[in-house]
Amino acid sequence: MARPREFDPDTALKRAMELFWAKGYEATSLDDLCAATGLGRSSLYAAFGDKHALYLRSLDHYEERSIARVTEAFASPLPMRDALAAFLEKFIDDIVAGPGRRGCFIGNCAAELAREDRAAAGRVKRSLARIEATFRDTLGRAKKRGELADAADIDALARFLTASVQGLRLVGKANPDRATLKDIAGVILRCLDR
Amino acid sequence: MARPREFDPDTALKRAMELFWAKGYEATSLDDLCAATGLGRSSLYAAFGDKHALYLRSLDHYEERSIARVTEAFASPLPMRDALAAFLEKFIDDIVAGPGRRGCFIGNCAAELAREDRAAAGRVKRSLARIEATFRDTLGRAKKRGELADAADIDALARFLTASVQGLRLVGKANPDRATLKDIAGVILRCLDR
DNA sequence: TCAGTTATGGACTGATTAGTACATAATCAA
DNA sequence: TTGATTATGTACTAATCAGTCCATAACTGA
Repeated sequence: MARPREFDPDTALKRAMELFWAKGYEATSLDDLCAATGLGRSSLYAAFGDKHALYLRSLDHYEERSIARVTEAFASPLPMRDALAAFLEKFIDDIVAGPGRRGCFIGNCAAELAREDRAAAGRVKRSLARIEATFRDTLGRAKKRGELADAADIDALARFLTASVQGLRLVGKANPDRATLKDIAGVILRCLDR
Repeated sequence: MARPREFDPDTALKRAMELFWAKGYEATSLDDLCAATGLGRSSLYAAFGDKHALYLRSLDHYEERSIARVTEAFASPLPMRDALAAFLEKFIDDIVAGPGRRGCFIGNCAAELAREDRAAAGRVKRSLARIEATFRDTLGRAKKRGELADAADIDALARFLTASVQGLRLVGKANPDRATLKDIAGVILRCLDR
């Protein structure tokens, strides 16, 4: 039919996401995006629309990635407490040793979206709701297996874990110190033992 | 000596802080700052230096404000658990009913400072460390009064509370729903009962 | 009243911004 | 090979950005 694309939209999106994640929306320029993706302006606009649309697609991509990771972490046959411990441990490794101080893209967006950006706010809300739902499922299954106290409030714990992960990542971004983060993770874990 | 100032630097700083807090660093323009403070560019530059210096001063101001509030909240003769409950309650009121979705300025800055901004990163680190220290003092006094288990790890709890407050505010910014936040606060509170 | 000093307001600068226009390149169907 | 179609690269635009400059205003001490 016509001239074919010379790039892979998925990898371009991935690279754009990495950049928005690392620098935030405002501080990322179109020149930055072109450099990171290797695309010219024309190709970028043709493929993704404007900067804001690309930002939203980046958030969507991050959301799927995140949900997949959380789901995978709790798919193991381990007791929930052990799975959560491993999950937090991996998290801390990532904060301490991973590419520096990016924090959580969702959290970064939440902090930045003070602007009147309904669309981005919607993504954040949806992402957090899905993470919370994943925790809730996991907690529900754990309760059925008798791993939690009968009185345990699954909804409250799911919400707590969602907030705790955000808190952990934010503190970790500011101060990526393993001992500090392990202290925090330890207290979070003990919240399940009751 | 010479022509006197026509404005109060403190209230100007306060207004600038409110703006940075609400909009973030990148999204706040000098025109915005002039409009919010009522100052002309010349006065603003003469009084505070450039935009970045004003941002740092805003962070400093917020830090003092925050420390004062936390200190005050735990200065009461109430048992620590009750003081913390009241503190979280007030917090939630502020998130739900206060001026919309600003979140925590320190947290917002932490999320935005992905850029190579050592100075801002330093403020965030210092602010969090001071909040943590305030919690630690409070927890130490509570332990001495026998309000906490002998085995309670004061350091870990202080770090946990610091992260939890950040998590609470971030989630609250994205979804200012009282029931959700009260769930989270409830679990945080129970962490002291052991 | 006047000289000295600092504050103010507005015009200006050069850089950077997101987004567009358009000529050219690369492909496929015929 | 040609015509239709889509992709690409570059040059451009208009707006906005942080920061500077300077003439003028407002004050104090003499």
